[in-house]
Amino acid sequence: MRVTIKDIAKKVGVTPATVSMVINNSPKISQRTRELVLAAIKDMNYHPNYIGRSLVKGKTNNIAVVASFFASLFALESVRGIESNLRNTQYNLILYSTRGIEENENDMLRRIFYERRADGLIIISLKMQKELLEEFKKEGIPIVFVEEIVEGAPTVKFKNIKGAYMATEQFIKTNRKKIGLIIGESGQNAEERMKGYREALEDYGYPYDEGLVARVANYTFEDGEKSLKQLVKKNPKMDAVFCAAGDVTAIGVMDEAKDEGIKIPDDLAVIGYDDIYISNLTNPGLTTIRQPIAQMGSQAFDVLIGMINGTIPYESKIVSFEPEIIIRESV
Amino acid sequence: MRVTIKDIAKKVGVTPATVSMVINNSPKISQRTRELVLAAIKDMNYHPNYIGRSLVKGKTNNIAVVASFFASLFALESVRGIESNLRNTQYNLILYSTRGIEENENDMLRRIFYERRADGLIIISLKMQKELLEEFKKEGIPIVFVEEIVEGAPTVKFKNIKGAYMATEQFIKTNRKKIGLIIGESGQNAEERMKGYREALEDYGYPYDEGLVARVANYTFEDGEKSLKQLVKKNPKMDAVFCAAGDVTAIGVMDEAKDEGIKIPDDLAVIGYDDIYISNLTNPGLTTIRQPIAQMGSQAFDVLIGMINGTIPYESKIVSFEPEIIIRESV
DNA sequence: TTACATAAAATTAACGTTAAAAGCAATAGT
DNA sequence: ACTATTGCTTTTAACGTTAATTTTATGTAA
Repeated sequence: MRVTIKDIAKKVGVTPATVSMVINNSPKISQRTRELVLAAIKDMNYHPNYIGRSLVKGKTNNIAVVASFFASLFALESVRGIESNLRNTQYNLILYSTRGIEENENDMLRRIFYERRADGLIIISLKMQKELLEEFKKEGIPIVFVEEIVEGAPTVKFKNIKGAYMATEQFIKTNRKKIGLIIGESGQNAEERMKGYREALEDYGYPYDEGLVARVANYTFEDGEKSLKQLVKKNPKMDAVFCAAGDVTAIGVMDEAKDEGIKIPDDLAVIGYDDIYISNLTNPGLTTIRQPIAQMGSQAFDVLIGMINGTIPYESKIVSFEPEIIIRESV
Repeated sequence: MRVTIKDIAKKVGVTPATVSMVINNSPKISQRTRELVLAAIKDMNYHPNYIGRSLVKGKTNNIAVVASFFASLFALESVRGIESNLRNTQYNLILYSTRGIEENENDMLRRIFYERRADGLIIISLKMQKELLEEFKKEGIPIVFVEEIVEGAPTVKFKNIKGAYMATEQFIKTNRKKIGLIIGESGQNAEERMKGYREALEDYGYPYDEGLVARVANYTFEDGEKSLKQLVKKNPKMDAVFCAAGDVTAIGVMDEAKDEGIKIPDDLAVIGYDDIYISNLTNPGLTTIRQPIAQMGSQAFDVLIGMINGTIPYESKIVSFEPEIIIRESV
């Protein structure tokens, strides 16, 4: 029914192998034959079938992107970055969402690789069992991790320590004395940001005070409101809050402050994390730490392609991206 | 190197076909053989290779999702909806972004279908040349359009007329007299929302006034600011604005109003469109028309699967989704 | 003229799987 | 005892492509 290489061969009066060689630009085809074949291809609207090709080549030209949740802005923005690099390649992007169901995660990854034969994996903000990674490495499938460091494979991520340091330093340099922190209750990122916060305090001779730290679970607007309430109660003199849990939470903080009659930035300076679209539109504008996520996604893709082509080894180091502080009216 | 059906066959002492039949749950395999084969499959960590399978079955189990721009919230949210239905199927999602380069669009679609052999296409907010659609229909590839009606194939979309009607009616019922409209300058959606706006005016005996309509090109915050300025200048007595161009633009409107000393909702009532995350967080909260996008995406997927399975024909009608009005403080 | 090199195309086999047809025991029916 | 039937497995061919090998035709050198 559909036009195959055989139909072209028959029409031109050559063998399928000859047509294949034309398609693949083999130099040992005569000019005459090449032209005839190309004409027939155009004429019959022939397109090479990647399934057949994949089978014999052992390569699908598919890249799998795996994340826990595609509602997460981070994952989506990463995908956008990866996608932007795709254009000039023959690769396709296949999306997999684990949807937070960790028990399925390993099965899913195995299926992606063994059944669908993706040429490479980009894994966003997910951990991987050491055992499975070893299995994959033995099979030789390239993997790049994004945001989550997994020993034994390249990771592309942001310098969280630095980002948190920058935010904290900004407060210190503008003479804030009691700097609160709102931060996720677990995870690599939270730990790193905590480290940056503490390093900055230490470098400038500020004491670290457990009572100035609020831990949040969900990174929501409500988490922000609740945390501010809690922090203010414990620390009436607090004059700055670094919301390392993200801008959404920071917006919750600002809203709560407004309700309580706390003036921003006069009484309280606020810095968020992420620079989401809306942070530029709040009133006052939210100062925040921006991470060029899409750029990082595109870098992750480059690393993966390097691994597929054999120019980048598994044991390559982590690629770190610099965050940037965006100063607006909230400080 | 990798475990194939042949390796399993050899180990168990049967032929590859027998193993295949076990994998495919053929009833004509003896219990004994089935058990032996399944044991070997587990033992050797065998996974069926979809490439080989696809070739003989003429089916890839891949669904292609095509959109112009994955930065668009609408497209992303749709993908999320589609994704949510994927879990219980054997289908994979392949993402294609035309990135607004229309000239490549047709080539891209052809490649998706002819080269990568996707089993079905979901096309989000894009038009398709009649000619190409005919070609695809002749080849029998199922296509579902999302948001953009294309004659000859099923479309899943929202009732824009109704959404705009609801917003306009809300103003009328709360006694607003001069209702402005900010709307995109072209496209099916804009036309439909305009229609809903006019229908509501007409039904309640309000005159339609060209001077109360502002057209925007980019749906941005700035477009909102600019439009409000322009509308207020022309219509000092305007007491409501329906921002059919979306919530982002509506937030621009509210911000501009604040700058001009126009009180919301006392002096001016505002209704947006989309109910983006932040609309709940503005001050005052933005009343808006919500569209259950993810739900619609999942419906699009269902329709596509129906077409693939032959239970839904090309000539099926449009599936329309009801919008919902979310009342907050801006009215 | 014979042998040899070269260029171009054809043959062959393979990638991993499955559908259809054929084969072969063991059992049942007459 | 012979044919049918049933139950299970094997054989064969095919999906669309490509890599490696072989063939054929043509040209060149001695």
